[in-house]
Amino acid sequence: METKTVRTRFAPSPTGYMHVGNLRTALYAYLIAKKDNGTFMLRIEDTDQERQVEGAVDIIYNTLKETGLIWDEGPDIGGPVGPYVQSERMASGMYKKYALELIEKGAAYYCFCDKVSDEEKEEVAEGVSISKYDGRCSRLSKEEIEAKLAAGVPYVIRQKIPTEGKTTFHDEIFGDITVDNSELDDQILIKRDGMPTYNFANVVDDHTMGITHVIRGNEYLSSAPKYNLLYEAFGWDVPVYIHCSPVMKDASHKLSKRNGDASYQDLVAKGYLKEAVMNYIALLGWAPKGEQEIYSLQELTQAFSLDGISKSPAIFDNAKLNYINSEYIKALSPEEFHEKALPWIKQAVKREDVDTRVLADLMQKRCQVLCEIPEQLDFIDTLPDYDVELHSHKKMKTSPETAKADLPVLLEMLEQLDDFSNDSLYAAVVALSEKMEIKSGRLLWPFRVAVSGKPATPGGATELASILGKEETLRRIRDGISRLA
RNA sequence: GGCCCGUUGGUCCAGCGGUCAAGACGUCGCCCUUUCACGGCGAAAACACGAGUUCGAUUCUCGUACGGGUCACCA
Repeated sequence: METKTVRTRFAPSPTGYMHVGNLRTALYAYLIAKKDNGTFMLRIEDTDQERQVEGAVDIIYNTLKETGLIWDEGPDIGGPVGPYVQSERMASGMYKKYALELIEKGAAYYCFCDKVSDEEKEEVAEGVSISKYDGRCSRLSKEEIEAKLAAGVPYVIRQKIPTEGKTTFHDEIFGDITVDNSELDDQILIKRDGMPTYNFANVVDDHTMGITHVIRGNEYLSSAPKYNLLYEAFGWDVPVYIHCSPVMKDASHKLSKRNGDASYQDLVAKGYLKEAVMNYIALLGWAPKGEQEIYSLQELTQAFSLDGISKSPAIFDNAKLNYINSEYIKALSPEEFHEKALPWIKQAVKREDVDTRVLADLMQKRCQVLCEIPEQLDFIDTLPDYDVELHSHKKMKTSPETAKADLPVLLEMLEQLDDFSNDSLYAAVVALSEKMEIKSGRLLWPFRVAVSGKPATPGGATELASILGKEETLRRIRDGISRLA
């Protein structure tokens, strides 16, 4: 049996942003190709004149490049089966040519009827009646057709679906699906403007471009039987179908840009690492064989397999994404993290005398998403207002009262201390507590509160004091003492 | 409404006739600790429902319920 090299494609229409579900489809198509050293191709489907969005193609290019889903053939780099943009393919008249071929074979026909009216569409939406084209034009005589054509009557070309029998198609994820042909509509292949419909262009392109595996969203599942009929009429081999269930926002709503749900760009802007996003979405709807969950794109091409793809929709879970992102953050070298965190640190910290490397080191284990950084560092520039009750901590056995008593002692000691490095500060506080015969926590807790004004901070009291410097530290402790007065 | 598809803890999912129903995230508890976090240990938590088939069903079949998709000269 002949085995063809795997060729997959990502075929978006340039109508807006890349949402997570789209990206996942692209990822899967890429992985399926690369797993078998196959070809991953990009094709732009712009047959809808009215829905083009400016800049959408660039977003597609950029996102794919950024995430490492590098295409082997595509509009910008060409390839053996180009062009890779449907409107350009259209220019050659190929779709029309194939449609005419179908007419000759009796699998399609000219239709001169009017468009479906809006009222009729609404009826379908309300479930009142079900409209299916009645196929009247398929019964026109040869003479009638020629007369209308000669008279320049506008037309579309429709697929002629058998009225009886059943059609079965196979999907790798869902198995065999059989439907009655009577359920299938005589769908339009060529629109009045001469452009092919998505469904027709898809079949013609996938075949002429040698696509072996079609990976797409499962909103196309119900039109798949019609595809088979088309392939059959042409006498072409049917590709392997892989329909992916959608990524959901909640149990009953798909993730969509329209609702303001996170797009890939949004996630990156919030401080998610692109590798983490890709890793997470790979896991949304696909399960690896073993226990490993963190995968580089490279590792994914090895680990990926069709039988791990699930049939049911997957709800996008931010908590899990956060976890995966934090794993990637922790895996970064201190230098890499500093570089990525710097813009976020600068948002909160304007002071020039603070070492951002020290701050970055403190933050690396304490943030899941980069956007959390500014809030955690907001006390560096200015001490926030705080309630003296912050001084109460039962494990440290502290309270506003103990703080009121201990802070002046601490202040006096610190005034004498010249070396404000963390080690020196810590040693000095511990020594003081020993001298006072109390636990170090009793000093460290009010110290941290006075210096930060927050219940939780990145780093302990002495780390913060060393970052703030002697002058600012003493100032904040004095401020703390006056708050307790 | 017709047709198609789906349904395992809160979430992602493993399972493919016999399991104490696995793991991860999240949640909670304990430990570690200069708060928080990190890290370590542990706990609670699921087979939508009803009939079959079978010695035995989460697993197979059929219904029901719920959810999704589709029924465009959109993709």
